[in-house]
This record gives sequence, C-alpha cells and structure tokens, in this order.
Amino acid sequence: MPRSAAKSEKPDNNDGTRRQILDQTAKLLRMNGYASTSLRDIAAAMGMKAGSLYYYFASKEELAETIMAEGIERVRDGVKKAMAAQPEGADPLDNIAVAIKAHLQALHVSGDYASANIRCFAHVPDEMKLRMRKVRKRYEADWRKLIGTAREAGRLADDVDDDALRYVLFGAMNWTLEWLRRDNPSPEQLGEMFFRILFNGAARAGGKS
Amino acid sequence: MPRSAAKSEKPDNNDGTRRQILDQTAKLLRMNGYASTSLRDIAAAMGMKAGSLYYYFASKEELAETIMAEGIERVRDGVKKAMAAQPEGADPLDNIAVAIKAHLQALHVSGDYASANIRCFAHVPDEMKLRMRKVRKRYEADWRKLIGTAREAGRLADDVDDDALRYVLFGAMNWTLEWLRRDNPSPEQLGEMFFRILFNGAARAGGKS
DNA sequence: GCATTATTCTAACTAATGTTAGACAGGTTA
DNA sequence: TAACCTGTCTAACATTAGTTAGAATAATGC
Repeated sequence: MPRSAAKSEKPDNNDGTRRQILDQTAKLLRMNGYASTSLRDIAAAMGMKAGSLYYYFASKEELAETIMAEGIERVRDGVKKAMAAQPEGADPLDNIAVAIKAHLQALHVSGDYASANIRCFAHVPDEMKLRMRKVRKRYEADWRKLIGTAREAGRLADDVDDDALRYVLFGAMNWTLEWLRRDNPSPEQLGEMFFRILFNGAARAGGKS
Repeated sequence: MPRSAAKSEKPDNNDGTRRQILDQTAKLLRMNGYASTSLRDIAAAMGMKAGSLYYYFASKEELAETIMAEGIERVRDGVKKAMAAQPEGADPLDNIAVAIKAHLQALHVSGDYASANIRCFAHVPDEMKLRMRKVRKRYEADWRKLIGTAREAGRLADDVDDDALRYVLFGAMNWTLEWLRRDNPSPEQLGEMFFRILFNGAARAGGKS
C-alpha cells in the first residue's frame, strides 16, 4: 500500500524522495538556470537515473514549476509570519522594516527555492511564465498593502510614488542574489541598512538640495 | 580583398554583417537567455544558416561574450558621457542623479546588449563569468568613485554604508529589467524618482522614527 | 577573362536533451 | 506461495545542440 494518504495516485508527501528531488533541483536551478539543468544532472545529484524522476513528476517543466511557485510562497510565508509576530497597531514603517528582513532572510537562508524562481523566471517556457506571474502578483499584493497602510497612516512622503517605492524595494532585495556571499552581512544587518537608506535617505540631513 | 583594415584576418568592422549578428543575438539573449538561444535561432533571425556564423565568430561563447562585455561598456560610456556634460564642480549628488538617469537610459533605450549581460550572467560558463566579472568591476569602480566623492564632500549621511548604497542603487536600477514595460515612465522620470527615494528617503519628513 | 578572395551553404558528426516503455528487485498483502 | 504494488533501472526514441569540412556562390583585382 502506498505510504501517502488515500486521496492521490502520486506520492505527495513532503518527507521522502520527492522532497529530496525538489531540494536538489532547487539548488541546481539556482546555480545553473533552467535550460542548463538537465534531468540527468538532477538524477545524478540524487544518486538515481533520469528516468526514475518521472515516477514523481510528469515533466521537467512540472518539476521546475513546483519549485518556483514554492519559492515565492516560502518568502511570502516568511514575511507573513514575521508580520504576525508584530504587535497590534505597530508603526507601519516598522512593519516594513521587519518585512524587508524577513524577505532577505527567506531569500538567503535555505533560499534555493526562491532563488531558483528569481534566477529562472526570465528563461522559462511562456505558458509557465504566465502561471508564475499570478503567484508573483499575490506576493506583490502583500507589499502593496504594506506600503498602502503606511501611506494611509501618513508615514510616507507626498511626492514619493508607491509603485516606484515597491520596485526599488524589490530591486534592492532581490538583487542581493547577484552579489551576496557567505561572509557578507547577515540578512538582519542588511535589511536594517536597506530600510535606513530607502526610508530616511542616503543624503546627509540638512544638505543644500 | 577583405573590406576590413589590414591588421586582422577576421572582419571586425562595425557596420556590416557582424554588427547585425551582434544586434540580433543581443535581442535573443535578452529575451531567451544563453542556453535557450541556439545558433540556429540566431542564424534564422539573420536569414542565414548556422554554420555561416562561424565566419564571424569562433564559437557561441565568443559571440555571447562579445555582446555581454559590450553591454557593460555601453552603459559605462553612457554614464561617462553624461558626467562629462556636467559642469565643473557640480554637486556630487547631482552627479549621481544624472548618472542614475544615464544608466537607466542606456539600459532601456536600445539596451539589448546590457540587458543580455544582466539576464545571462548567472547562467554562462564559468571561465566566461570570471572574465565578465572583471568588466563589471570596472564599471563598479566608476560608481565607487561617484559615491566616494559625495562622501568626501560630506553629502552623505554618516550612518549609511557606501557599499550598501551602491548595492541598493544597482538593484533598483537593474531590477527594472524585470518589470519595465514600454508604457512605463521614461528613464528620466524613473531616475528622478529613484534618486528622490534613495537620497531623501521615502518616509515623510518629521515622522516619529 | 581569370585567378583570387570573401561570404554563404550543405551536410554531416558527435554529444546531450526530455521522454517513454518495459523489465527488474523488494516488500506487502492475502 | 502467489499476486501485487512501489520504486528504480535499462535501453532506447526522436530532437536538438554546437561545431566542422568542404563545396558553392559572389564579388573583386589584374
């Protein structure tokens, strides 16, 4: 009898081989990208043969899509959990600072899934890109809300565009994948500094501009 | 007799077929990435056959590397030109604002080369990545200097780290490739807003934090 | 017009890719 | 023991990749 619950034909338990395949593939996708990661590479990392992967996934595309979608959801969950731990009625800007740290944390600590998403998105088949955009939109909506709340609370400058602010935030955070090394500052320190720059400004106060 | 000058065996003129190949390839690399862009795709876009490309380039790698290196150099030149047009002794922060606009301009107006670089860097062969890093370092040094000058002039806040500021800048600017559409604000408007946020801060002045 | 050079094509080669069908071993159930 | 299911492997398939050698075409110089 299959170990999985009685609802599905294919194994979808999160503890066994399937999860290991996802983990290994996420790592490879993050490092090498979509097209350069072959099923034989993945199988080799698992100590199996390429054909065996089809017992768990219908195609390379399904495998990759599972990882990339989960990547966003993990970051989303990380941010959501961090927000839930915030006291009721906290300063909206504090909330954003916490969200930035949570996002960076999820991205860099065991963040192969999220990294795979960001790294592979541009080069993935088109239909898959469409579905992925929907998942991204959901996370984007979370940030819209975060920023919107700060706006309503009068905590944001009048001449700052909310969309532009969100784009700058995402850019600063996700771009860390391009350069962040093991010996770099921790996500906490980094998030602290990012918030400092983006919300208080890098210019010395009382400058002539 | 070859049309090119007498120094080289292979054509390296910038006006003919070779340049068209580079242009078409840059567009494809930007759209589809390194591994998903085949020499047959490139040849088809040129109206030629794959084998013919080898008359101009020794390998796919050389072709891609030429484009990616040139991509950075173009942005670099764009910023350099913009800086040269600045008046002597201009405010260092003004210079940075101008540099941001120039970078965005180069990235999005006929910016297939630079976009190809950013899009493909992570998935390119390792030795090539090493060489590319050197080119990137040169451009990075330009920004180090820009920021360093502002720092020395006392125009930057004491508790802002120069490296972090540079990373945030690069992230905000380069991440626009992930979302910028034709109907979005112009590079000038965008650069204006980015500078506004990053240097004056998104928070309303006189807030409680 | 002839020889030479520049440019492109043809046609193949090898290696690698995603994918599939069927065999095999091990354990489980009856 | 016999039947069955799970997980893996074998071995191949069609396709596509980068690359190459040599033929074919077009332009140029004398």
